[in-house]
Amino acid sequence: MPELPEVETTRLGLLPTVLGQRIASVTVRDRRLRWPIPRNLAKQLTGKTVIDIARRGKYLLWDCRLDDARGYLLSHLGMSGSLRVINADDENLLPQKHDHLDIGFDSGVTIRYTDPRRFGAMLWIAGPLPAHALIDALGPEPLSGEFGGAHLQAAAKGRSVSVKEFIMNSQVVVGVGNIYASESLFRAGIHPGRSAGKVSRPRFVRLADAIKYTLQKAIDAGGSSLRNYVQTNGELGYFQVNACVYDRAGLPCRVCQTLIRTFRQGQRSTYFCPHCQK
DNA sequence: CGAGAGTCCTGAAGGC
DNA sequence: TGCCTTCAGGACTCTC
Repeated sequence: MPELPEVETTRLGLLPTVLGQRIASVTVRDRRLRWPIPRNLAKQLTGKTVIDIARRGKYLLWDCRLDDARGYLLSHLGMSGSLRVINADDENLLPQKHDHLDIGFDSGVTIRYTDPRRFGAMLWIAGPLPAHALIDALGPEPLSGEFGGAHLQAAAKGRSVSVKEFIMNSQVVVGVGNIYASESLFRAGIHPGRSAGKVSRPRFVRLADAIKYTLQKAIDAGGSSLRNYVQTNGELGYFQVNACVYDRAGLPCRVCQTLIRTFRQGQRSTYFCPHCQK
C-alpha cells in the first residue's frame, strides 16, 4: 500500500516522462473512486502541458497549463492505487479490470492509473493556486525542517489520543501511515498506546527523528510496500522485508528477542515490542 | 474542539 | 471445490 515513500517514488518516476509534455487524451473507464472523478476532468486536462508534479503528503499535484488557463490534477493512490508509465510499443497495452484512467501524451506515452479498491482520488483544481480543502489543512511535511520534536510537542499539548493515532493524523504531520507509525515508534522506544500529551520533549525529538529516518530510508530504497504496489515502470515495489515490528506479531524482536505483540488502535493494527517500547 | 466510530472498496485468507 | 465471513487499510465524515 502506498505510503509517502511510494508516493514520492511514483512522483520521481513520472517526472522525466511527463514534464513539458502535452496531454493528448484522457480516458476514464470508471469514475467511482474515493470521490467520483469529475466529469470535466478529461476536458480540463486535454491540451494542457504538465509543468510540474509536486507532492503534498500523499497527494500529487500536477501543475497543468495551456496559455493562461491553469489548474492542477490532484491525485491520491489510496491504499491500492498505482500510476505507471506505458510506452506505445509496450506489450499488454490493453486495459485490465482495475485500470480506471489513462492519460495519453503527444509523445505516445500513457500514464495509467490502476486502483482495485478505489480508495484513491483524481480531482481537478481550477485556477493558478493549488488550493483545495483536502490539502489546505494538512500538517507539515515530515522531512522538512518545519517538522521536529518541538512541533510534535506543541501539537500534542492537552491531547489524550494515543501517540500512534496522533502521528497518523494528517493535520499533525502528513505521510505517516500505519506501517511507518509502528516502525517509527519502535525506533523511538515509545509505547504506541501512550497518550500524546504525556510524551516528554526529548522523546518527541527521538520520535520525530525516527519518523524522518524511517521515511527517508524507505525513499532511498525506492519505496516499500506489502503486496500490490506497482512502481511507475511497472515493476513490483520492494517488499517490506526490513520491518522491525509491523506484521511480526509472535515473532522475536530483532533487538531483544521478546515476542512482538499486536493490538487494535482506532480500527488499525498496531505492532510493538513490549520490552523495547515504554 | 477532540475523541471515537462509521464509511467507502476489493481481494486475500480462513472456516466449514 | 466453493461459498460465506472476516480482515486489511487511507483518510475523510459524521456523531456525541
